[in-house]
Amino acid sequence: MKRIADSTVRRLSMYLRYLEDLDTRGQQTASSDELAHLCGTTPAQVRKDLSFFGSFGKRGLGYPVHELTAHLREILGLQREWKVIIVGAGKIGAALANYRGFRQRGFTVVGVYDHDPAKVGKAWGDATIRSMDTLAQDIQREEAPIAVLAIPAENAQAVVDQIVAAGIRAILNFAPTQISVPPHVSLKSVNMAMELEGLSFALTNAGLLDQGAA
Amino acid sequence: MKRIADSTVRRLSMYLRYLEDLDTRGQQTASSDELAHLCGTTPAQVRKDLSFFGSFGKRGLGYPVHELTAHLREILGLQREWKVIIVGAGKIGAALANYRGFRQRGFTVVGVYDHDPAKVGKAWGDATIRSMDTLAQDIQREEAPIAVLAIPAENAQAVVDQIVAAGIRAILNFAPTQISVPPHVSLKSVNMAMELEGLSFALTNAGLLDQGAA
DNA sequence: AGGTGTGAATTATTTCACAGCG
DNA sequence: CGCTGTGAAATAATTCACACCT
Repeated sequence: MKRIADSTVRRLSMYLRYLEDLDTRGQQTASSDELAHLCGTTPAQVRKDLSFFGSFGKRGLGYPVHELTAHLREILGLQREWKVIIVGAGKIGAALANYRGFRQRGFTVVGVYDHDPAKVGKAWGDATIRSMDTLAQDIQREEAPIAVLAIPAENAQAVVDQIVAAGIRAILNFAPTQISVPPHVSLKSVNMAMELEGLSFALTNAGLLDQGAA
Repeated sequence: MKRIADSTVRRLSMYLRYLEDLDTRGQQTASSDELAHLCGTTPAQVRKDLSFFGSFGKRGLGYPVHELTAHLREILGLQREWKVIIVGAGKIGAALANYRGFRQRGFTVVGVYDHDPAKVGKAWGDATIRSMDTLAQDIQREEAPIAVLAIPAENAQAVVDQIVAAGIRAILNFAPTQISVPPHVSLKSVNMAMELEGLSFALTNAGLLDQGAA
């Protein structure tokens, strides 16, 4: 089977979001054209993306909304619950721990960790902040495969090494630094300063950029 | 002049971060090889990226760290201060308003807005939360070119239309929805649920992805 | 008619490889 | 030498265009 590009997966995720909307509203079918408009892409792109995984559409009609929603959930692995731990109980950690979008999509926060002794033990939303000392054993006991990193850049790689050793399988990194993981661990990084700098560049060199959208 | 790809700009931003580190430590020069290692890319990529903007390196030696840092800051438009407003005083807005990374890079938060009357008037870090009613006139008065959107998906497009009409020039969107802007406005979106779904896909279809890194 | 599925063409991005300078 | 700068080659991603189904 062909390898799937990261950009394709992001679009699948977006298709899913809008298909769920349409499904809720009771719409039966959606054409690649309609989906493309909703998601800000092109009909050809929609069809190509979906065709990597099967033939879900009906010619002359479009895609069956409810069915395709289910297919996409399965493709993205969202039929199950994913246990997530959050490392770092600062402002960003707080925002993420309470982010409804996570729970809605089947991501359950099973633990929040901080190395600051003053924070450990404090109740925090549903969870209690735990010490980093128990992080490794918790990952193994809870079998949480995903970690969200919301800590300063300095300690990021050290913490990553620690949780990788403990068996984590995927990391969503908010620390503004390059981190490296062994090939069996998936990594995605979100860097807010970098995004703002991208806007700064766009404003400074108007017209030099590839496009103004994202 | 050639158009610059978004991926290139992100890498420039990363080069800058590490060059600043090296500069602080007093390192005089850095080779494309060293920079590539730090940033998780390839030497050829580093040289190509930089070559779009000039010939900054010395053959046989590498790039002068301090000088290149200054060049990159200029290229990215970071020699000046950028005024930023934050729309949405929820958890995410709070995290962003206090994010040191913004200030460090010359982005100053000049206002935080929320449409919830219960929140308006409350002091919040340096700023006081203001009403959305004054948003448009404030954008014009303060001449803030950048808005960070940290509001629910539902109202996102309406708020965008409002601030675009008020003259905003760039938007960093955290609302989990597709928004559209006229071509003269730059837009970047960060969607945390989408990132997690990308990890879910990677975990579910191990080996099907293009690569495990980001 | 209307809209999918897909090979082929196009365009974008990355990597190679090497001439040439310090 | 060592390392940059850069055309040329390779690879990847997107768009086209049309055969084909319902």
